[in-house]
Amino acid sequence: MAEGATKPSNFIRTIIDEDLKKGKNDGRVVTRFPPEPNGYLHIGHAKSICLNFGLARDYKGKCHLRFDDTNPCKEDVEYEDSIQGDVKWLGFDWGENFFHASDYFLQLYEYAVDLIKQGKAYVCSLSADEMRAYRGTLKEPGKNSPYRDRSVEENLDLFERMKNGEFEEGSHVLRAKIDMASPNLNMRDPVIYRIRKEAHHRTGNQWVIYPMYDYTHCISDALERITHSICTLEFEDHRPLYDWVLDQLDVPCHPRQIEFARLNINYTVLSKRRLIELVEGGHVSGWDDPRMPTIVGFRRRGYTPASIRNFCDRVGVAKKDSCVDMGLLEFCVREDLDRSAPRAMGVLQPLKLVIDNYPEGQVEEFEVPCHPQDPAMGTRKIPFSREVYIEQDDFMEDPPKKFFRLGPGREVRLRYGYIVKCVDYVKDETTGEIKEVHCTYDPDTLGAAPQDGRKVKGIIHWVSAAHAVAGEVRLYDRLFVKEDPTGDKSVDYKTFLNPDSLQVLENCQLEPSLAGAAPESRFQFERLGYFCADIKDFKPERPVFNRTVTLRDTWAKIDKKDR
RNA sequence: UGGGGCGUAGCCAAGUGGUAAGGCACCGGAUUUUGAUUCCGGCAUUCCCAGGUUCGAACCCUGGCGCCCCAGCCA
Repeated sequence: MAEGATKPSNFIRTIIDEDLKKGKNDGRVVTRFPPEPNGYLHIGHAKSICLNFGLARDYKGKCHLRFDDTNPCKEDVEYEDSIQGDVKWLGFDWGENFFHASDYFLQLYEYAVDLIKQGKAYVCSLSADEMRAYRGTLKEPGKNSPYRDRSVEENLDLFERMKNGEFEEGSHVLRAKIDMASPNLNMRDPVIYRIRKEAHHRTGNQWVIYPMYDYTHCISDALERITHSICTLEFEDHRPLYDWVLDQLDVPCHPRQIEFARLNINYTVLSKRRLIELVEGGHVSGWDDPRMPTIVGFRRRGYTPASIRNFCDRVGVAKKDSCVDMGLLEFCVREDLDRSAPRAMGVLQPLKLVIDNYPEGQVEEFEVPCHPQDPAMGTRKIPFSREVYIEQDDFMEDPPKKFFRLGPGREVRLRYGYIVKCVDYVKDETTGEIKEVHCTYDPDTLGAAPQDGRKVKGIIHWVSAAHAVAGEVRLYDRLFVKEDPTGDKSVDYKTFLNPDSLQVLENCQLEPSLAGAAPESRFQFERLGYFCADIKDFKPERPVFNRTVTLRDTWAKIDKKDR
């Protein structure tokens, strides 16, 4: 839980508290995170992970990791590896409790035989199209399948032959015999087994029939003695089926399914289907593109596990459809990085500043703190000389009164260095570009206020030109320009992709210590934001940093307001 | 009335009959060699609407309205 935050209270904890009070489940609390290994995890999954593992932690229970691998057509080990890596990176540990729904294929099969023997399941030989027609509609009841009354013996024989591979895909399915007139479509004799002649990534060619989600999930939960099976709202309609299956069978226990609202965040999309589309359509560089709301994307962007956990704690758990402000996520990273990231100076858009009265060839070394509030982070040395780079934005030819950086005749402090005064500047008259700024420095102002008591409010960052390391910095902005890119179903959400979501700056000037940064290490570049050494592309001879998030920028706000 | 769910501030969200927590955002103000951080202060006379019950209602009742989900041999 976040420092200072109130004790989490939500309807799921209330339910668990009540169950505990009633003595249910012998006081155990066991949850599970059940991803299908068919894609990468995104921040919506992080909410579920934090919820399930968080509950297990707080109630001294367990949280299982179980791959819901019942569809061999879509699943792969590649995804299993990335999912496990993501959950661990987020800081959670399933210990011994690592499972696969495919571990239960044999038991699931035996339970299905049991259902058939009880006359509660039958082999249906309708085609997919016919079955759809028989299902009825939202307002009209369905019709019984002509195969609904096959004898137990025939069903047993047919189901075994399905298992033995005697039939083609699509020719038969096993259905639960419930109620074709149910107003809940999930109860209209749902399919529980289908034929798929495809190798499964774990069981190979051992099976040609595969159980469906509704049938598999509840039994898997029961076999693992899960107490609270937490899923998202769209499964609420499936709960009667979840309960029905367990009620028919001799299973170890009957877990309680609880549904909560999935996470939505503005200016992005959070559905597996759309994320795949962005990757395959080349709109981003991959699943780990720092603009992606995937766990690997956030990681590469520079987000910390703690910041994502805090975010998930802060958004809460409820049943209301909601859309969380991206600003909250940004707040959470800044909060974490502010205390954990060492400071450094880097100039993104360099402008040369020459100190006319500083001795040519002289070099000083300033020993400066790595963190202004945390002495334990130590100090580092930064070289200073006659020519330095400053940010283009920190000089204005004709600055407004509220701008307290550099301008003709104005004074500013070079962070951790001297106060300099602008005496001249060089401008390309054809392009209007400022080529160079000339200053004089006040030698008495190193680590001290001016003798005469004059106030110099502005402080700017800089890097010694002769010692700077050139590097690449990637600036990221929101992926979509629209708050709710999928809100209007008649317009393709990709229409709202932000064309400026990535800006690559190839000629940044960084303080020398940054060349020694470890890939994936994070820094605050003073006055700019938090930056992370790219895990793939960073090289000491060519540093590459990704901007995680900017610092809060009050000036930008004032400036915008005044225009 | 096909069924299931949900409506508390700009965005999240507690609250479960005793007089609206908290966070983000926003607006002040203090400190600051990062226009950062930190710190203080402000920010719902009212809980989708309308009636009703009650000494007392966001919570209970009735009737509306609005939004989301469901017709895969996906999960």
